[in-house]
This record gives sequence, structure tokens and C-alpha cells, in this order.
Amino acid sequence: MFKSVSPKLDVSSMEENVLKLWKKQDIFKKTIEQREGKPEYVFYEGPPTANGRPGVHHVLARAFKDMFPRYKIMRGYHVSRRGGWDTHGLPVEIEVEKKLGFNNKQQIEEYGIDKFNALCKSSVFTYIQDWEKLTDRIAFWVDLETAYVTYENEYMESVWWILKNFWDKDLLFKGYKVVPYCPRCGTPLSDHEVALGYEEVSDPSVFVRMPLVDKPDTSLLVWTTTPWTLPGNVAVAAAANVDYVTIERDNDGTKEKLILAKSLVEKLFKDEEVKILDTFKGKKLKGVKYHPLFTFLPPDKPAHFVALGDFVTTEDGSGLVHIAPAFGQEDMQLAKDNDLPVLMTVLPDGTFIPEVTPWRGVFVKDADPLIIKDLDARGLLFRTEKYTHTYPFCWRCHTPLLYYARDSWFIRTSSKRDRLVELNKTINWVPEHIKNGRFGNWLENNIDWSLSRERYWGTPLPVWECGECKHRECIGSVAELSEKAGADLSELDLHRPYVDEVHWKCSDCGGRMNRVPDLIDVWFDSGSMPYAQWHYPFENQEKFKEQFPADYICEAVDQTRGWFYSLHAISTLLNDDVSFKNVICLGHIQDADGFKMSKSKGNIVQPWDVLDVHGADALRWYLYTASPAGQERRFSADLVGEVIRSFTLTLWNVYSFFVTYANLDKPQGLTITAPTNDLDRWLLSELNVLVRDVTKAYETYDAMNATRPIQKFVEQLSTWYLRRSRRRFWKSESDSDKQAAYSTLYTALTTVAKLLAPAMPFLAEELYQNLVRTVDETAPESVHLAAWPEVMYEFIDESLNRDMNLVMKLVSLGHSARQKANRKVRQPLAAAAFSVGTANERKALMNNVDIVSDELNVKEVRLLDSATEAVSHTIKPFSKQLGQKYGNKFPAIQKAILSMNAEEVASTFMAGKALEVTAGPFGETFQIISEEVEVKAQAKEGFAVAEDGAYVAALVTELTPELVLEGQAREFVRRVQDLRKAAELDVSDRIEMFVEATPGLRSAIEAHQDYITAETLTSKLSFATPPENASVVEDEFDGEKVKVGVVKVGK
RNA sequence: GGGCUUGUAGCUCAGUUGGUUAGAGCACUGUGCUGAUAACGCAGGGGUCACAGGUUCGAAUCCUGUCAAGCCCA
Repeated sequence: MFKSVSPKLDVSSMEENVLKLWKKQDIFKKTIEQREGKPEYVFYEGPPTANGRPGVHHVLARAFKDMFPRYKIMRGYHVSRRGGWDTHGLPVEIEVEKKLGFNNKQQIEEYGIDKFNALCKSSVFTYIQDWEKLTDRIAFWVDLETAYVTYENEYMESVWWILKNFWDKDLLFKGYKVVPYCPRCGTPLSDHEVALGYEEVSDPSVFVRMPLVDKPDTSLLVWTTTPWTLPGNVAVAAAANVDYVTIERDNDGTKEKLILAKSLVEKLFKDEEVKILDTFKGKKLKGVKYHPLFTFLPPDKPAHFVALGDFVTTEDGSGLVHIAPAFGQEDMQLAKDNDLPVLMTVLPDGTFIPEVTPWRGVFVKDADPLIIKDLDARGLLFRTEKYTHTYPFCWRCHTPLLYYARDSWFIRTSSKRDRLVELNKTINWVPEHIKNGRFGNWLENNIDWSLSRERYWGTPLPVWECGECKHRECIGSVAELSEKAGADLSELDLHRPYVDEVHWKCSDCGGRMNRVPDLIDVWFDSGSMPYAQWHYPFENQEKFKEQFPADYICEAVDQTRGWFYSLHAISTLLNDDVSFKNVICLGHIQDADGFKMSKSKGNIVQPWDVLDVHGADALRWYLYTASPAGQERRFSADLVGEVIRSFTLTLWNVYSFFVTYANLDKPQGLTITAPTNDLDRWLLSELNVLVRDVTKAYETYDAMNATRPIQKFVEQLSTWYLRRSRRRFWKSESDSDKQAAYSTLYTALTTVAKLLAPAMPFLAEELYQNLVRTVDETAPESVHLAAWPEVMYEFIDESLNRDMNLVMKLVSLGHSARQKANRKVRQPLAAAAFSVGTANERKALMNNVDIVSDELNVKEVRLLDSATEAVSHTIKPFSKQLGQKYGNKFPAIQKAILSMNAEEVASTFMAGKALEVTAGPFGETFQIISEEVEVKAQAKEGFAVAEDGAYVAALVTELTPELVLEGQAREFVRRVQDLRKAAELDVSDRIEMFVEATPGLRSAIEAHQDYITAETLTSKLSFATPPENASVVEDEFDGEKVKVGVVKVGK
């Protein structure tokens, strides 16, 4: 009937076999084809770069990317899951540079951009085989055959089209961007290059006076550590909410007034006597005009006034910060916000421009002392000190880096800020706090997207500029470019250097149009994928409409300002729409000690080390169940191993049990009708609760709650349902109760297989193939093509679930009591009496006396009753109820209740009356009702007791001779069963038994002979010496000796 | 420097609108049960709920600050 299943499981070979099955029957393709025409569920793959090996964090992302589309397939959706590769960008270039031994851009240009880019192109798929292998092994179903690739002409053409669209809307513009820049190498440095070269240095710290226009006797006291930027000064920044003061002091015999932050007065003037004339908030200074220190360049806009900046602190300096937009990122931003001019006083080689007459041609850092001297001579210098801080140097040539404004291209995202924020509100973020936190804040403080990069391997910025009149044009397609150039360029590689060679005549002045040399940010590439993956709008217009926006995307949290932002910004600016509706933002994986995994620390866990040992299902399951998706998670291979032990094997053994016995019994039909057995009803109720809860979790993108409850269910299935039902499967007659047990277990297993499919695709398939496909050839050929289970609400009985929970709890207490009384379970006891909290619970217990008495091996189960037992009571006021009702009177009421006689309180409540309590300093009376106080019955004597909250289990521990005999009979059976096992008999083999025993035990065996022969499948029991061919064991227990021999006599 | 997140047992994590005795699994120890189980049951040790203040009758939970870790930005 079913393929026989070993209780042992070799996870790796099982998974490999399932992979073969999927491949052989082309299941992945079928999950797409068989849903053709069904409602579309759209998933976007955030493209990884294949020029590095995939790590365990990629497994994390891919596991989460996989599970929801799998779920949706089972819900009947059509999900085309197209892969993609991110191929451009600096990391690729750096790898190639390393290979060539280059360390600057000049070497690349000398080598040849064409050759360099060819190397970049071939290197981006260096590890593609590793990626494909891993993707396959972890069962991330994604179509890599038709994957989009960002370096393809079609892809880049769509990106151009988007940029042209922005250009037409005046959203693409040229401006300044302040970048870390090496004046010797003549190149900006990337962030990671800057990070390579920080050093501690001593720089001048300079305080200067800037006299106010309206009050010439008063000056702003302004601070800077870069005197060379002072000729570029256009403003002074103050902090809006910081207190500032005007002070009066003696300056070489004359009085002068200075403005500075109040909290810095003491630090700056120490012992000197100064008079504070006035105190005010920084915002009062806004717009106050001052006389500039230098006037080498005429500003083309209003300048030289105080502006407010939230970056101003009072930790150092004076609380008034000099602003030179060309030489500071914050300065530039302040200039943009306040429409200030940008004074470019320095040449790209780091020397002053000719207009800065005194220091023309001098390297700026060398000019610092000269400038200080000049200011001092003019009485504008207040003080100069040395200031030690970390400052970046060029990692190649050790030249101090300058923060320097460069021409740069921007997308005017800030003009659509409100819309970005508004549309974001419609996106379902998991975890939710990203929406208004990290991502929302970022959008609200949106600044223009700095788009251009002065590099080689990337999508070229499609803007051409006239060499003569600076007229500019943006090109949005290859066709348009061909038309401009007057040649068919459809075969042109749109990368540098080829695209740079396209020129045409300026329509304004007839000059030559040259492409501006910049590339665009690679994030613009990946953010364009909803359009560019289809070569939209040049092709696939319908396809695009169908596949936009995404229902679901998923990446790690570092993508908030990466892919999540680029997708959102582009779709908002381009079609005023969101590009994704649901997004899971994953926390990062850390090592076992909670530190980030990095090559330098050597704490990286390789995915294959885990996969080879524990398999993909266990790894996936661990990732889903360990913590909420958005949380960072500590990771080690051991934790994955625990999944196998605690979950996989538990489920596997239930499955193996079912198959083993079903193959023996061949039950007729496995469909559920109307269950009558309480255990069946309970299991099916819990099963449908499980279906309900797991489904809800999938619908809300809650991976953890889509998985953890299954684990809990399987545990109960194994340790309660199956353990309690074993005898129903074993019994020899095939009645309706046995049928019901098979049907129920079968239903549970097949349903669990389906619920498990999105998370543990291999194990789910293995179960499904054997449990469903072997008996029903018409069933879908894979669990991943099967329909998601529907909740059968008629099976859900919440009160039954509660009752069974209570029974488990009481059984647990009973075991606890046994332990305390030192009475092993094989020894039957006369009675177990319980106390429970409510009338419903009393009823629940009495409905389940069979289960409880069997579990606890007691002859009678009943309630502890004050009428028949010696019982006392304890009382405990419920702080929650009373505290909420009586507030600060609660402590007094509690005290009053506890001081009352517990028996009287108990009988008052038993009689259904309220308790009158007098409490507090004024002797108020309160009516306390029974729900507000816990009353617990307490067994007095002759019992072994265990309790928990309102629940008490009390065992009668006294033994009668009959009970002792029965206990010995059970001990004896235990020995025989062990012997059967040791003799490697089959569970269904019948035996003949030979026994030699001391008189006490012999009488126990005789008294319970029927029980013993039935339990051990004994056809004949004789008190005689075992024959030669018997398997024999000798043992001693309870002061009795025994020798048993068994011989197999048939099936 | 700023924003967001996290901090609970040796480890991985729960902990409801605040309710007085903070839980589970793993690991360890003891014990019991078992003809599906690599298991399972019961019990035990193990906690300054990161730290310090505050609000409250009552704080792991709310507020403020500090420390540590992660990510992003500067």
C-alpha cells in the first residue's frame, strides 16, 4: 500500500531524491504553467551580484523569498518568479583592479576602458555556478534561465527611458556634490576608500570675529578647523534651540562685544572676566548679517548672514560654525536649503584660484598659517589653538583629503517628498516599525538622489552636452540616439567607451555634442527592474502591466536605503505609484556570539557546512522559527541540528508509525466522516485551528507564526494523540474505532504535509508522495501543486481544546505527585483526586476519567470534595481583577482578605455569595465576588499532592495486596517485552512463554495471566524451564526472582 | 554625531491594554515510562528581566538617561 518507511531518516538522501523527482517531473515549471490564467501574484527578485560566493545570509533571504510564492501557488495563484542579476558597480571594478594590480583610475584609462569593462563583464558571473547550485539545493524556486541581467542593452535602454522621462519632467539636473577628494590623484574616493585612511592629526583650531552689519561693535565669534575654507565663506550656522549670549570683554584696552553659545563661555574665557549682556535662543540670530572676512569672489546671491543648522553642536568651538558650501557636505546642504551661493575658491589640484590673490597657486593646507597671519593682522583673529582629531588621508598617496564640491547629477526626489511619504503609507512593512521609522524618516528627510558616478563599469548617463554652448540633451532610447547620430546604432554596446564615441552637431550652435562622462548609481539600475526587466516600454507592455506592482518583495534591512528606496523613488517619480505592496525586511545574521559575520573576524558560517549535515529543510525551518523575520538572529550549525532532533524526527516517526501499521492493517478508506472518539475530535479540532492560524500568518507575511504552531502541533500529535491512541492501532479486531484512528491520523499527516510545504518543501513532498500519491494517482503530482487546506470550521471546538489542555495539565500534576510519593507508574494506585477551578473544568475532568486513570495508572479518578475528603482551603486575591477595580485601595483590601478565615471565605463563595470585606483607614466595606479570589482546595492527609495555581492532584498512595500483585504483573510484562525486543521478534509475532519464578511473583502472574498473555502475544504460558531454543532473561525486582524464556510460534 | 532596532536562565527565544510567584525548548543532574521515536514524562539547580532614575497601590512591560550590540545616515 504505502512505501515502507524506516523510522531512521537520512535527511540528505531524502532531500536529494526529492530534488531528482522535481527535476524529472519538471515540477517547478508545472507550478507556473498549471496556474496559467489564474490571478497573478507578483514577486520581484532583488538581484544579487554573482561576483562573490553566496553566504548564509543569502540563504536567509532566499528562504524567505521562496516561502510566500510557494504558499500562493497552493492558493491557486499564478506566480512567475523571474530571477535577476545585478552586474554593475564599483565592487566589480575593484575586483578587476585588484586582479590587474591597479590602484588608480589613470591606470584604467591607460589600460583601455574597453578592455577593462570586458573584464568586468566576464567577472560578474564568476561564481554563478555556486549561486545556481545553492539556489537549487535550498529549493529556492526562481527562474534563472530567463533571469534579467542589468548589463544587457535592453535593460539599460529601459533605464535610459526612465531617465529621459525624468529629464522631461525637469527631475534630472546638474549640481554640486561635496565628496571626499584627493587633490593629488584628482579623484573622489568612495566611502570604503575613505575609511581606509583615517589618521589622528593636529589641525589649527581658529576663532575669528565677524562684525555685524547693523552693530559694528558686535561680532560673531566663529569657529573653524579649516582656515583655508574661510575665503569660501558665505554664511554662519547657529543651532535654533541653543542658548546664545552677547558678552562684553576687554580687548587690549577697548571694550568689544562677542556673540557665542552660552555653554561655551566658560570654556573659552576661563579666568577672564566677561560680562554677559544678553541671552537668547539661536533662532533669534537667523538672518543677521555680518561683514565677510574676504571678498575675493563676488557672491551671485545674497550671502553672509546667519542660518540655522541642526548639525551645530556646543561640544567644541563657539556654537557658531563657518559655512563654505564648496568644502563641506553639511555646508552644501545648508546652502541648498537657504539658497546660498557656492564660492569655488580652490582648483581641482588643491591650490587656490588666481582670484584669491595673496595665496594664488598655494596648496590650501600650506596656506592655513598664512591665512591666520592675515586675519590676525586685520584684528579679526580672536584665538588660534591646536585641535586633535581624526582626518581622512588618501590611502594611495597619503595626501590629506579635501571635502570638495564636484559637478554631479541629481534626481530631484525632494520635490516629490510628500508623495513618497504618502505612497509609503500604503505599503505593508514587516516588521511594521520600518514603515514610519527607518524608511519613513528617511523619506521625510529626503534629499535629492545623487545619481552620477565618475567610473567605468555601469549604465552611462544618457546626457550629451555641447562642447561650445553647453546645450544639453538627454537620450531615452537607442532609436533616438541613432537618429541624432544619423547612423543605425542598434548594435551599439551602450557601455563605455563605445557610447562615448557617439557625437552629433549641437542644434543650437553647431558645436559638437559629447556625452557627459558619468555613469549612474547602480541602485538606479536595480530600482528600475520593474520596467527594465521587461525592456519596457519598448516591448512587453502587457507583461509589464500584469507584473506591476509586486505583491511581495523581501531583502535584508540594509536595503531600506538601497533597493527598497530605489524601487520606491523610481516608481513614485515615474508613475506615481508604489512598486511593491508587501515587503519583508529581514534582520541580519550574526555569529553565535552576536557579532556580525565578517571575513576578517573569521566567524563566517558557510551554508554548505550546514546543508551537508542537516539539509535544507532544517536550515530553512530554523530561519523561519528562530525569531521574527525583522530581528537580527544569532546563528550556529548546532541550532539547526536541534531542528532535526526536536521536529523533523518527531514528525518522521509519527509518519513511520502510521505507514508501518497501515501497511499491516490495510484500513478501508482514510476519509474523515463524523468522529466520535474524543481524541479524534480533539486532534481534528486542533488541526483545523492550526490550518486557520497558519493560513492567517501566511496572509499577513508572518513567517514565524506560519511555522512555530506546526511544530507545537506535531509535538502534541506525537506525545499525546499518538501515545494515547497506540492501543487503538494495535488491537487485533478491525472495528470502526480503529478505522477512525487511521483516518484521523492520516488526515493530520496529509494536512501537515501541505501546511509544511512552503517552509519545508522536501519533507512535505516526501510525506505527500507516499501518503497521497501512492494511494491516489489522480492527486496533483506534487504537494506544491496541491491545494492549500481549507479550514473546516465545523471541526473546531475550542472548549474541547481547552478541556484536553486541562486533562494534560492534571495528568502532569498527577505524575508530579507520584514522583513525590515515590510511586513508580507501573504500580497501580487506588485513586487520584483533583481540585480544579471552575464547574466547567470539573465537568471536563469527569468526561475524561478514562484517559487520566490510564495515564496515571490509578483505579479511580474523582474530584477532591469537601464532603468526602478531609480538605482545607487556601485563598489568594487576584491582583489583576482587584487592582484594576479598586486602584490604590487594593493593598488594604488584599490585606483584609488574607487576614480572614480561609474556610469561611471558601464556604461563602461556594454558597454563591459575595464576600464583605472591611478595609482601609475609614473602614469602608467592599463586596468581593468569587471571580476576584482564587480558592484552592488542599488535601490534608493520606495523599501525595502536587499543585499549580488553582489545580491540585492528590494520589491515594496506600497499597493493597491486590494492587501490589497487579504492579508485579506489569513489571513482569515489561521484562517480557524487553526480551521480545532483544530476541528481535516482530511486533506481531506470537510466542510461547516459559517461566520460573519465586512464589510471590508466580502468584502475581497467575492472577493476571490473561492480561500478560494478551499484552505479550503469548499463545501458551507454562511454568517450566525454558527449552534450548528459547530466548531467555533472568531478572530480579521487588524482592522476587524470575527466569523467562520465549519461543516464536508464528505470526 | 543623528535615526531605527535589540538587550529576559549557560544557549535560542516567549512574556497579552502594567497585576504582585517571569515562562518554554536545548544543555546538565536525578527519576519514571516505552514494542513508533534519535524520543517522551516528572522533578531539580540555573534570573539584579543590561544599568540608573522616575510615574504608579503595583513595572520585564510606561517615561527619562546611561551602557552594549546591529543596520543606515553624517
